[in-house]
Amino acid sequence: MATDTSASAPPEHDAIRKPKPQARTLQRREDVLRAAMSVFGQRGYNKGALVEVAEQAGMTHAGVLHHFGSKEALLVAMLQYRDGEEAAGVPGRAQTEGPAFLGHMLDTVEENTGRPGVVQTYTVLSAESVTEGHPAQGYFRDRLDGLRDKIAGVLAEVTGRDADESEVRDDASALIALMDGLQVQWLLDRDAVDMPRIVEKVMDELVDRLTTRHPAPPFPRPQD
Amino acid sequence: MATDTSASAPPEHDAIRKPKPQARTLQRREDVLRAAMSVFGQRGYNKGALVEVAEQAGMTHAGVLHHFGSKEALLVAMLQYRDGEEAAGVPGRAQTEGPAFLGHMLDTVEENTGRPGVVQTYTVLSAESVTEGHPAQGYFRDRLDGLRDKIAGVLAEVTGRDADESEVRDDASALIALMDGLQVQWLLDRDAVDMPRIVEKVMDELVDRLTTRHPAPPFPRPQD
DNA sequence: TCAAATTTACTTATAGGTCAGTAAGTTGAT
DNA sequence: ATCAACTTACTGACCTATAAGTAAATTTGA
Repeated sequence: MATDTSASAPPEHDAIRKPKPQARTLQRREDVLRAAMSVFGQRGYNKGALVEVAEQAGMTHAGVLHHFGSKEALLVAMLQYRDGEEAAGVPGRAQTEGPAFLGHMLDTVEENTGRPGVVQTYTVLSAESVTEGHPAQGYFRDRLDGLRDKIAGVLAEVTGRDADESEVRDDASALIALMDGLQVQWLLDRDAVDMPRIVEKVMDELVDRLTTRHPAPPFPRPQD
Repeated sequence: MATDTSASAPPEHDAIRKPKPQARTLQRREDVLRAAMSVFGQRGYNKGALVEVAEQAGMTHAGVLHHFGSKEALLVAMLQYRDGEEAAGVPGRAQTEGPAFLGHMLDTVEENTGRPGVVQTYTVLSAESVTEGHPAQGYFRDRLDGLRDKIAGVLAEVTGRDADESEVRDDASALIALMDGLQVQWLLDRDAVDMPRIVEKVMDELVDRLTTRHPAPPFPRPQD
């Protein structure tokens, strides 16, 4: 929250050569954030201890508190950092357009297969966030909401439907749910599910169905 | 509040009375288990405190420990109790056959809409269980595995396919993932998703596809 | 030398588990 | 039927970790 970074204006020549105190600080903060991802991912937020985060970042837990103020603030910072990192990972980044976005999602699923830590961080924290007064509740609510909008939009664009159609929105929700749900199964048993294969197939079917049965849903819904 | 046990003097020589003191004990244990479901559901296992469980069951935390030995054992007992309860809720119960099972699943989704507590208990604990050394890990692994088998079997039966086909198994995994994933979204925002509607539609599509394209998958997979 | 970074040393909570004791049964021999 | 011997179901007090947060001292770097 409070961007207490009242620090001086960042010197534009902050090359890698001269590690100014603040340049170095940024690196340390990042170390802490990475450590937080690892610890909160492996243990969850509640059980994850600041001492362990600190250790992995090479300092004491008081040092971590110095940088982030509180455990809660650290979690929030970590979540934002993770978003930024994810966005930065993609070349075209930002808002990938149309079908490319679906492809990008699939790529992510494939990549995730090689980094259970990241998957676990997301899975554990998102589920934990539904508990009473969890600090990440707003974050995940917003994230899911935004993702749903985004996917519905892309789906509409790809299939020539309207993003407001309940069928399209339902499919967006379903796609997100599928990916999240698969992660839990996969984390509990890596060999039990082939995430990329399943997601790809579902995406194909879904786009196909939406495209083929163009204007209206195929069956009348008695209840509604 | 505590020792109201002295109240109704149990008629010792009155025929079909519960012979053992365990009759009452069983009830108390059940109280504790229900309390555990509520507390662990709302706070998760790690943050859920024994004192709170105890309070809700009308005893002290030492009393809870007397019955269950440890917090971990309590969780395991709770999970088993939950299974038993769920099974008991269904009349025909045990192994519902064929298409009836899919209907039963859908009914459950519909019922769940009215009891967020139960949904939350499952959602939070299953995700939490993927963390290092979590006591419920085995439980959820087994549960998901069994459910996958069951659904694959039912799907095979309904559509005339083989339960060993990877497509059928994938669909079983996907269906479970869908339901679990939707729960997270729903718990974070009740109005964001209509769980029963989505699950019903997906089930329909899924059965339809599996039935229509009978023997073999429709398209050759270039990469594999 | 000044300020930020970081440590050391505490404080304050919380929480699981142990333990001795007690009240209310239960059982068995007389 | 009664009473001693024993068991069960607890409670209250206590112990021990663990963990977050704070304050003051110390180091480090420009």
